Amino acid sequence: MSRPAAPRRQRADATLNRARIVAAARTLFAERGSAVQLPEIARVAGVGIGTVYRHFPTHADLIEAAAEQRFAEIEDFARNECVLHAEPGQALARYLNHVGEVLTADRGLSAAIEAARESTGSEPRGETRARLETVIAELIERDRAAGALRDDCTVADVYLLVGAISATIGNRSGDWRRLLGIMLDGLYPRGTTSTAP
Amino acid sequence: MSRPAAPRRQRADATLNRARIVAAARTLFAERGSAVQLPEIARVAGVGIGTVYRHFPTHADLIEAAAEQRFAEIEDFARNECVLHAEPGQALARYLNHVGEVLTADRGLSAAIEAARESTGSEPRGETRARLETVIAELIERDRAAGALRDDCTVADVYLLVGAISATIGNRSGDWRRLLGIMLDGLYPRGTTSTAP
DNA sequence: ACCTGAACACCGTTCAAGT
DNA sequence: ACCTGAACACCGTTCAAGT
Repeated sequence: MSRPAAPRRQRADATLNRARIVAAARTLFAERGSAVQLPEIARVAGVGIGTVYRHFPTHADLIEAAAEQRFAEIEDFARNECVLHAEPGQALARYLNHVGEVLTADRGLSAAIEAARESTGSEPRGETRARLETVIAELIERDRAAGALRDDCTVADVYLLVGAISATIGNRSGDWRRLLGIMLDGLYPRGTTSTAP
Repeated sequence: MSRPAAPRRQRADATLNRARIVAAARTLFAERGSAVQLPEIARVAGVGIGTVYRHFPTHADLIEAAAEQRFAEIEDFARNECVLHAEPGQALARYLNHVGEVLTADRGLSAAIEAARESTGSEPRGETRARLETVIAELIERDRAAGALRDDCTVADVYLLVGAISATIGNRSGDWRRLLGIMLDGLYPRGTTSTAP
């Protein structure tokens, strides 16, 4: 799945172990947030603790790897649902709504998003992230062209809003849909935003 | 300062120690966030670790105690600056702006705010918090009466927005003023919001 | 009543030994 | 080249002994 043709050849068991670790991390993070103990992940994955550290030197690396597939899924949704099937001028609104739903379902994703914001600019890596950024820019362009979205909206703004939604979902209590509603009213001057399901 | 007339009499050294601990926690939390180690706080306060635990059984208790004065200061600002001297219809906007500035200056306050949201409803304690809530309701009432604020804005909304600002400030990178600007545009339909200093 | 800090428990991380 | 898990370091928390 991930890394179809890795630049450096790995031993077969190494690739397998890596996949097992990521799989275990994904389910555990999703269920109980990114604070799960590494020993537990190792146990579920069926490998030694040292192996986890060999593949993912820092905790953030593992979180990122576990989140990568979700990012890809989100990008997919953006390309298909938002760009193609969303009501005119409502592509970004639909996107933000979807991100909120994914964040609700996967408790570990918030940490990945926050971590991603910290490393912005320092390292150019993250091909998935780069592609996602392109789609977001496209959504903005479309809604702006439709005359619905405010003129000064940038990709950075979208990250800002996603971060806010993410934090609200993380801290329990406080419904993120209401927050998104207010923010969308700020983004779309015309007031045509209907978030109602 | 805090607890002018405590219900239960304490021994003199106990009260003194408590004050020392809170003072140490306040400066350390403000400088380096709420993740400072308890042993360090105890050392700076000049007391044993056990004493810290005696006064503040859980970490959240200490955070709350350290933040209480800030909450009182914020309430003061709301009563004086916002209610009295703010431009008509801009009381809440001024309030949110100020909260953001305080949060920027005191890195430990975010944790207190998040903790406060979690305990909402469970325990009625927090006289300071109750008074703050009253003022916020007043700010909302005023701006709404001036026809500037949207009709459905509640106190819970304000907590929601403060939480979002708090989280944005916490995760570095990503300017909270921009976020607040968008949210304010969502709150004030007329578009008269000038956050510019 | 209250303070103290050594002692305990726990978790993250490393690294020598093994395959 | 990679895996393993015992060993180390660290930090939060408790509690028996002291005042």
